[in-house]
Amino acid sequence: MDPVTIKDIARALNLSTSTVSRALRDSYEISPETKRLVMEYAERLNYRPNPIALSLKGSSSKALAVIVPQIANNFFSQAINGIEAIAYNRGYHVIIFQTHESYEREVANIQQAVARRVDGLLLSLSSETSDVAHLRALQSQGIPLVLFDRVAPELDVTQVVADNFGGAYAATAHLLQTGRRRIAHLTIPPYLSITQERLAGYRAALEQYGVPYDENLVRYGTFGPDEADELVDQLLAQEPRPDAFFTASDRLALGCLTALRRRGIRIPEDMSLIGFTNLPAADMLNPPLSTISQPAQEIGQLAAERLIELIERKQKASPPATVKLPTVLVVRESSSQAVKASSEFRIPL
Amino acid sequence: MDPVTIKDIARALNLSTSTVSRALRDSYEISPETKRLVMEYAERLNYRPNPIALSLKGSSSKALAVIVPQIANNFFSQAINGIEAIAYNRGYHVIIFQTHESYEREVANIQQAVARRVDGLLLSLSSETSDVAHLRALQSQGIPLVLFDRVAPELDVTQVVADNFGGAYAATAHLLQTGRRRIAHLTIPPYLSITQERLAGYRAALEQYGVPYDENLVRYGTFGPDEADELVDQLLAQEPRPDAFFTASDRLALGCLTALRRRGIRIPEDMSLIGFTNLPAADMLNPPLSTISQPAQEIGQLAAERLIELIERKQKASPPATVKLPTVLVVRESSSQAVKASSEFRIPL
DNA sequence: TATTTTTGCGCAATCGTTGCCGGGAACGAT
DNA sequence: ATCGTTCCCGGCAACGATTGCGCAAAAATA
Repeated sequence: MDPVTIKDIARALNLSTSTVSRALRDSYEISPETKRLVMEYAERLNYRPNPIALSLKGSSSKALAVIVPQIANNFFSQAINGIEAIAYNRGYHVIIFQTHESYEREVANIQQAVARRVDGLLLSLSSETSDVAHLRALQSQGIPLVLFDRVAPELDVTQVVADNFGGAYAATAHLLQTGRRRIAHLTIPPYLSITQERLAGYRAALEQYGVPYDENLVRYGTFGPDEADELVDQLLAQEPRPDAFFTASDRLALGCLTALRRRGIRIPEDMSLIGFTNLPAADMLNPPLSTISQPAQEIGQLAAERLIELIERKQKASPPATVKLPTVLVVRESSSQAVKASSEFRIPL
Repeated sequence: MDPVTIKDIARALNLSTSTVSRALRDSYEISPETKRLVMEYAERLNYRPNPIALSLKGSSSKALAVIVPQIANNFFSQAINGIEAIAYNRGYHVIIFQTHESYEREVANIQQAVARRVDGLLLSLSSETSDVAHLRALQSQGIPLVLFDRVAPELDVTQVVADNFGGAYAATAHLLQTGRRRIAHLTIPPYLSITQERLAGYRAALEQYGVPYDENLVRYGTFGPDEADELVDQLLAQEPRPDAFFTASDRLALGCLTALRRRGIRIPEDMSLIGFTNLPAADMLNPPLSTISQPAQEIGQLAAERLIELIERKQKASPPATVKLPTVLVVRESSSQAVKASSEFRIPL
């Protein structure tokens, strides 16, 4: 049975489509009697307005676009989870796009989203993206946009991020406090806002503790698999050898752990290790992995809330601002001096 | 800049919209000269046909719905990754819905997907779903549907699954071969096809090895957090105590590992453990976790390919069939008798 | 009773695109 | 000169729903 349209109802009740439309929207210029008739009939036939026709008409599509580099990534899937939760009970649907870290696909995805008349976009930049002209274009078209996680501070747009600086500072300070001095930083592509903030936090902590910054201890990875191995080799070749690793992603933390163990380097005795990761398995790893954990789901929720506010209050919404959510330093064995049983300290920043 | 429409072009070139439409579609009844004019102008203005208008017109929406219980789940996010890859280079977009394991939301999501005129659906059943009338309704409406992972064998629909029976059989047989006899099975909700198949594989292996099936050793969990603890307690209370655990999901495997270690039970000395999981961190756990691994991404790809074939070849596509992809037994320390260094055996089934 | 107001509803345009039909011009054939 | 073709193109309708305008009948007022 094809979906029921307003015409079917009109025909059946011997009314015009306009009357039916107005009756369903409870317009004052339709008699109570007619309204009752229409509504009951619509109910019986399980009438649902065709969202496509509504979108065409130009009102709203009740759809949000979410554009992320990768779905199969703990951080993003948790963030999407948060987004979907908010969107759903506000009556919006979520169309998901992946950029696969490609600038071109980011642009193409945005075009598609606009063509599909989404009411707004939630975007986390690809690691290739350095030029944000395509985002300015969105702004000038008046299309609601919220950036999250990987943002573009130079844009006057609502942005929702974790406290990357604070997290990196805390991680580095923690390593310094436990006596490490040669701290390597294995990080992600340099264009990204989160990369820069984490690097800044790392440097700030070094400076605070009077340890000189050595750019040879910083290595940029991509998001490809199995690249950690080579980077770890490069870092281990440094003189003097690093006594700690601070990595900036799930994948790198895991790759690093594997690489270090494969080389017979004991953690934490020979090398401290701390990640910036949301791995749910972090405390079951060998050794349990210290991390900076991010409120991924909350970031998604907040971003979605802001976006919907932007959409529904159009002009009178709160002005663009950057919301920064706290990160949490979770100390486990991989960065302990003394090997503890299975205790764990959570230190809010 | 509002998006360019066919009308804009028609006005500018002093043509009718129909002519422009036909020129763009390279119709034979338009003169080469006019075509050139229109196409060049369209190119300059970066004209893109409005997909919403096209959907309304009734042809196709070039959108697929993917309905899964949870996005923030390794298996599903990998599967979605596979789906998106195929969809993208066939020109389709993916709209994602989560059921959160709720039958009601599954039904609602399907309705929404249909209302949005998706060209087809990819569905993995919620754990609450026992009645599949809503899927039969889809069939009778002639809407292309492919089930994956959590399927409904009683339906005459294309289905793509992993070899759950084989995987469970291999896991159980492996435990039996390493001398275990009291094998507990910690599994997921009973309605699911995958639950039943895994249980069947488990029983078949027991039978093969002459070990009697004890239903007290089987416990059903949900997908909630932290439930493993209680289930583990129940199982440990059995007499005689189990000497191995076979779990049916990522979350349960991790929860089980945590619970067992918290109780000071040594793995694998006191207890063997093997999961049915796609955790990328499995071999970095303490101890490295034996698992049955599933080709999640490939399942997604195949399902998407089948669906698109169904959509585009409508009648003349290959008839509904169930595609079963092999699972792989990955033996690591958590199920070894002798503690090995860090070697790993991959045993294809 | 005549006039104004209110009530209730239909017509038609609109969104962007395509399918169907029809029509004018140019051409060759008779 | 007339007719039939072919070639190009425009007009209209339709997809499903909303909405401004207008119109008729009923109700209220003079």
